[in-house]
Amino acid sequence: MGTNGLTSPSNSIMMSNGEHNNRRKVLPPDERREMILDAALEVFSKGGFQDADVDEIAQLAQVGKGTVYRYYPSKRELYLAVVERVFDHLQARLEVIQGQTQSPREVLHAGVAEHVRFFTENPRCWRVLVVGRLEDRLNPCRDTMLAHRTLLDSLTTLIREGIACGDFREVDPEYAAFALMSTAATVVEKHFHQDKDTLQEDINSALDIYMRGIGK
Amino acid sequence: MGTNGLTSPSNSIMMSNGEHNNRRKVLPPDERREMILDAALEVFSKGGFQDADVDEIAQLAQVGKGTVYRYYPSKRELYLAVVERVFDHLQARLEVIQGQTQSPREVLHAGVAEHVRFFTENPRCWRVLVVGRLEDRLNPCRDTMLAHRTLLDSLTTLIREGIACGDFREVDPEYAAFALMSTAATVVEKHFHQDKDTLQEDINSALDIYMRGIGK
Amino acid sequence: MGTNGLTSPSNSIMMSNGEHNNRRKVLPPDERREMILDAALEVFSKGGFQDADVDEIAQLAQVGKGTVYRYYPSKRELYLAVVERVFDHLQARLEVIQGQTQSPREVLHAGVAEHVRFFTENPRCWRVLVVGRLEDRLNPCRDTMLAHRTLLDSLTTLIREGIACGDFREVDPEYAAFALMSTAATVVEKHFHQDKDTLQEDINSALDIYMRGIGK
Amino acid sequence: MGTNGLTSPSNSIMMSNGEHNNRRKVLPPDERREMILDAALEVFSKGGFQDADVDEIAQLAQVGKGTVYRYYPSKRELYLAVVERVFDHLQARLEVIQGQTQSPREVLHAGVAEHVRFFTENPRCWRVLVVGRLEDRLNPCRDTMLAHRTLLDSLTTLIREGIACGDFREVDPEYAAFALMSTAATVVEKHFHQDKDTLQEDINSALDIYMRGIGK
DNA sequence: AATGAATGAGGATTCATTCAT
DNA sequence: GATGAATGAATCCTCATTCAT
Repeated sequence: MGTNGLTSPSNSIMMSNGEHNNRRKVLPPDERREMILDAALEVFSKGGFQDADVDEIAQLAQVGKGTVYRYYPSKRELYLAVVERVFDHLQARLEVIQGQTQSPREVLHAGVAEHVRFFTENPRCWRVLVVGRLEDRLNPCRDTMLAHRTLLDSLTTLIREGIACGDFREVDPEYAAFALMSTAATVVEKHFHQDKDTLQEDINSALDIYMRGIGK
Repeated sequence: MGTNGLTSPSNSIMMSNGEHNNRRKVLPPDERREMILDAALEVFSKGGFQDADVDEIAQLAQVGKGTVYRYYPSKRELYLAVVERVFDHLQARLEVIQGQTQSPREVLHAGVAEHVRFFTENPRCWRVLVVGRLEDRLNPCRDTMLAHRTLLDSLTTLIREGIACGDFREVDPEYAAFALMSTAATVVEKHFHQDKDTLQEDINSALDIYMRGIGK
Repeated sequence: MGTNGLTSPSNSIMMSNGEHNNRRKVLPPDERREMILDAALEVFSKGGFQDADVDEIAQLAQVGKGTVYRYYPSKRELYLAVVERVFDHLQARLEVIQGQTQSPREVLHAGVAEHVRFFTENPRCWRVLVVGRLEDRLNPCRDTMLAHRTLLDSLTTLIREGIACGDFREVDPEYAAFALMSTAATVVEKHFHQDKDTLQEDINSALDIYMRGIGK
Repeated sequence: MGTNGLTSPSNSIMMSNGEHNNRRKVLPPDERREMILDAALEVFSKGGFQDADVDEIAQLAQVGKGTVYRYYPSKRELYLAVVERVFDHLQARLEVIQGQTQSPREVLHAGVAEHVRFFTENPRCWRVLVVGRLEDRLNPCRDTMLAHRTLLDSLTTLIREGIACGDFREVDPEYAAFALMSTAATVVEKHFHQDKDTLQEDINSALDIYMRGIGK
């Protein structure tokens, strides 16, 4: 966590050593790249791709605008990098789940819960992905799609396994996967649109319906 | 249908009589307004609000750019008018259903089917709404939101009735409505992303899961 | 007065006969032209030539925009017509003076007083002329200039006579005329920029200095 | 002088070295700002604020349009900066006078002469100020007004002193100041509208009348 | 390598003028 | 003759990208 800027705000904003901080910073390239990605996540998540201002990203990342372009050839590439990173983080958390639990039904349940938790903990990630999916729909054949597909595919596989082992009914696995993603999305959205925090209940309630729907 | 430009592309693009077509056209205002809305639907559906170019809309509508502004005070208002019109058409088709059928379960089933059919028949409508809903998520408190809420509310009511009359289990009606919208969306999306046309099966398959999920 | 719209607001706004007034009015062309000029004076005086909106003029004149163009070939011509009309009215009032009094000194005094009175009574006239003179300065060789010159010439002649008959010193008549115009303008400006009404005193005070300056 | 672009037209329009001139220029920011101000003075002086085209200013300044906006946030701000600069230059020249001479009568005389000389030497300055003052009259409460007031106030003070020390009669100082400004303006105008150069005579002739008018 | 000033294509909006009714 | 809807040239401003330092 910490340095990935996903669950904690970037801490590189404060630099407390005695030097003037308007002197050109000497940072390892990776750290720079990270700061840019963090800033980009923040800015893209506010108003989507079009609204985002490269200037603002640069300022937030505390680098020159030219530097942004040294690391990413265009605003769009930067955007895709942000989306990709979010997916990577999500995937990482899901893989932990997948490694720990046994039955497909349990994996599914835990996976969705983790998925929902990840996004409710990182609203900015949710927002870039919302946009990302939008852009996919409007201009399909985008790289973003790839990430979605990956996620979807592993879900499909999982459900297929669930059917095989008798956990689930004979539903269309691909469709069921799609529906599960929707279900998760629905919970996240609900969470952001309401005042009181009933996250766990919502997850249970949603999965209750879903599981009953595909369960035997 | 036909002239409303929703299910059939505007056929006024071709004008085969021998007259010059850069002469000022004389059309009834309603027809003009319609052409503008059609063109706007087309253009907005391609790349969302920001990407759309008023010039392109005007050209497609075969009117001067100034004319667009005579009918709608700004690009944004035009956009909202497009979204509103799409919702009106959808609502109209749903009301027909609602008037015809009896039990909440039947209404729900038929309504979702109609919903899905409407959007798969009118991909551009789907696309503007996708954008609309996503723009809402990024900048909430938009008028678009209102239309969504209306739809959602009537669904919620319907489900509440279904619970009352014993059609459905004691689920959270609001959440169930949300989930149903997601389910429908999922089917539409699936339809656009795959090659073979299995629309009716998909609807059935989706509703099967959903109904089982909330059914008794 | 009355119908010229200079000292009294146009009274054609109210039409009290029993007919619907959204029926196309049948007015003698002269009256129409007058209404347009009145409206134009009002609108041009508010923000100058550039700021004025032909639409607004048409609306105020209660005619269609096309009608404005039937009477005046362009916005600019309309503007010049307005300026010209103001000058005509001014000239008319000055000629009355000139016909009544005897000595150049007296004519001058009375003329300036009348000049000042005319503009303080008709602020909109003052404002179009202010603009008119501006435009002259920026784009000389304008027709407006002609009106100014006419006024100036008669002043010059008057002063020349005054010198001849011993009323005034041997000053440069043309310059003295120019200076008198400035003096008058100064008083008008002062009147519009201050609260209390000391018009007559101001006229006297200004002429006192001026007369002393050119007097023997 | 020289480089301030006030008394000599910018000579950077011609660049005779062999390099391509559509390559990005590297100039000290101050010089750039100066070129923009110079170009703006030129363009604004031609047709006033409204007529001026930012594109034209940019071209004349040999910078990109965006560069203009980097230095001044809007066309209006640029305009005000131009007006302000003109006033600053005028004030600077007047302060030299004020420091050198003794009696109010002498200061007045020398000041007006300098004032007139400044503007006859810098016709474009005169023209922007003419516009500025007139725009003030049409839309008062503008910043430009401030500069005028400053000038007027110091004149008023001066005349008050002149009265106190017996140089002038007991005239209304504020009015006398106003009148002096008009007088000076009159001379400048006359200079621009006539062929032969009789500037010094005109100044003398004008001040002769004015001084006699307010003198004892 | 990092910077940020410079650039100019692009886009929303206005409004004088035209012209079919 | 009168009308006002239609038009599109004109214009301000933004912002992704480049490049000299």
